Amino acid sequence: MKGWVLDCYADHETNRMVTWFKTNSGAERIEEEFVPRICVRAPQGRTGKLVNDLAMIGVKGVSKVRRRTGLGEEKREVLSIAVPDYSSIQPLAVTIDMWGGYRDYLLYDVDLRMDQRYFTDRKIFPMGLTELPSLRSLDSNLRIDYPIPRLRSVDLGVRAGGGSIPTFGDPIASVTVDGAEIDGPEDKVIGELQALIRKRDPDVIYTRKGDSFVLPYLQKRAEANGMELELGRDRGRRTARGKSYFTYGRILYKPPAYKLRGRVHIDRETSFIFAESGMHGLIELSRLSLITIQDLSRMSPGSAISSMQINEALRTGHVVQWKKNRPEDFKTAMALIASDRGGFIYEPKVGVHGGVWEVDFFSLYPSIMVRHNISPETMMCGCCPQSRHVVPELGYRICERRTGLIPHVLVPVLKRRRLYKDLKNKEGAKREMYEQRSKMLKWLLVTCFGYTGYRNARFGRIECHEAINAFGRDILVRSADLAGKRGFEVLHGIVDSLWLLGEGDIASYCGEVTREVGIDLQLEGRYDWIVFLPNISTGVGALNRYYGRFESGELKLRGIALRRRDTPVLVEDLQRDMLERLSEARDAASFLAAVPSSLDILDGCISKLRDGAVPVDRLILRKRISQRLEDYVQFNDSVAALRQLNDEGFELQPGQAVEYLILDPGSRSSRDRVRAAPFLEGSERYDAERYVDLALRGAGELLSPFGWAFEDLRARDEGRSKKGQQGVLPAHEEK
DNA sequence: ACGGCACGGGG
DNA sequence: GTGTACGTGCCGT
Repeated sequence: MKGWVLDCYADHETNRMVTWFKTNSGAERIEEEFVPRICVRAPQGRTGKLVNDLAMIGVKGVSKVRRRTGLGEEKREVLSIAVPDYSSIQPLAVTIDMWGGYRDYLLYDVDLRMDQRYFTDRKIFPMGLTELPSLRSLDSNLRIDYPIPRLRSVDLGVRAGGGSIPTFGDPIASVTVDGAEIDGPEDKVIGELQALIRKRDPDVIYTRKGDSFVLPYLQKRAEANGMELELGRDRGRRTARGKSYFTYGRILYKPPAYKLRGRVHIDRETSFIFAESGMHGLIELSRLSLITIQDLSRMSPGSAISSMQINEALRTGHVVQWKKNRPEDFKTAMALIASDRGGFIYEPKVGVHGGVWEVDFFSLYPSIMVRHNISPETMMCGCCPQSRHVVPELGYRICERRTGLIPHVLVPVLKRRRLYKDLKNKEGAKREMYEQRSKMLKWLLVTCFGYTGYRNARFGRIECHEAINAFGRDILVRSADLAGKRGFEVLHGIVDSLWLLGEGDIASYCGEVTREVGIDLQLEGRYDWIVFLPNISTGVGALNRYYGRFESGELKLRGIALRRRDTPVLVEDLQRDMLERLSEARDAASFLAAVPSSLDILDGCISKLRDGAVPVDRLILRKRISQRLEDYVQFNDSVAALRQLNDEGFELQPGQAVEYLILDPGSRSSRDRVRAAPFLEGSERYDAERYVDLALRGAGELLSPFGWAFEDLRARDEGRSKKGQQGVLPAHEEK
């Protein structure tokens, strides 16, 4: 028999590892003993004492092994300690650390994931085809065309009866399985759901908000009815605590995970990886990172790449330091200024441009890491003080003798992404699959760069981050120079992309840069026209706000309201409709000619608003909150909405979003000012002028280079509505 | 005028 | 098991 590794977890009661395999007939569960180990490096002459002390507290299974305790270091002797009790790993490590005065004993392999240890030891991997029950791998995790199981899945949803915001106290109104509704008395609904899941025996249960609501709610309702509901193949579940955390420069909220046993619960809304790259992206990454799809679906690509680095280190004879914190090397003030700059940005030329080329480097930063061998241990290594491989501007020398850990991890990822990109253009039926995989790998590559500069990253080092940026700037500047020499005008450039105007041979230019720089410069496309938008206060080109129409008819939009999460549907649609009108133009001149007709769309939108004819769900504003209600010092719309929710007993965590309709923006009263979305009845009187203002801003954002900035549009609107009041030109009859 | 606050990326 | 730094714009005081 054979099967694919579907799920794996440590059973802390039996201290055994449980692995679930997806087989052609269903699923198989294999449980076996596995003893994790931690390692300690004691100072010269103190190993004996440590061994004795360990024996004193009854620790058995201590042996001496040879491992690399740092990246790029030779193997040395360390103590390896078996920890048969899974829950004792951390406490034992803490005890040993204490014995060494938190200083003398260096601890390794303490905070590794249990499944990762197990997979590494057994040489199997998630979603890898495995012979059963021998656990012999029939697969290799670097294969490209690997066999994939047909996973059975159901989509599970639930509706709660009761108030405007569902709570765990409300009875179930209905449950949906793949769209089919089950309703009736609550105990009957729960019973039918249980029977259906048993009968269908899915491998995957998809939900929306399953971690934060659907599954814990169903669980609670079953308990309230004195029933048991078991959605997994095995009893029990794996939960964690929810928490707010700081990432991407903002606070996010992660609800507690509700993981099933023997089955995979994927929360479509919570899972970044699933949402971005689907099941194929998840499977691809699962195989590469040794993290099961259920766990991986709740992680960021950054954790996945970090995990891959750990795997690579383990594979090459390293032990992984417990509390990693490599301090930055000393730098002079001058060096700090020179090194602390990010990617290079050319100032975009504001306005519309016709016939523009866009060229992008293929995964620029990861390619730099590979080509220039950038890794924590290769940067200013001890073995090549005379290295001729030097970072531009900074002068850091890079190892010439050994390839670093990071490039080792990245090479296959880059290779795979390139292959998948090519394959998806060829193979019809598998196109979607290859696209999902390549999308996931792109994310993996992007976050890998971020991690080099992340102070908590295990294999991060700020000098790597600086070096990558320095190489990147150098490459972009050289590429722009080469473009100039070929008669192209550089309209804009940012990090890894250039926008060029001119009739030179673009393919030949890309080829030249690729040879010169050693990293692929690819033609992204040719724009019929592209608009670079100005900074609203200075009028200078804004760095990352533009929109354009490719020859294919496809639009590329960056940084405008339409792309922002806090934009109401009304403004999103307004911008989209205006862009659709503008995109009928095929060159810069006809674009300019189309501008007035795009204003008609704005006028139509404004009329509807003033007529009170816009449904409130198109007017809802959504904002993420970064702190708890009591911590806000400034009263604004979001705070007003938060207060309303709070008054009704609902508390939002930092990282969650509030949604609300604006009723009276000037009001000091939360109740009058906004209405929180859950309390909307649909008949509310929204503040039309506030939304007209938002519409004018949305339109002005697109048209400011063409004489129609927000203020101009407002003046125009005032003129028009005055006439409208006189009955000469009623705004709503304009269309 | 100035501080508080939220958003972006890629496709 | 969480990429940083920063530009940008709006709003409230």
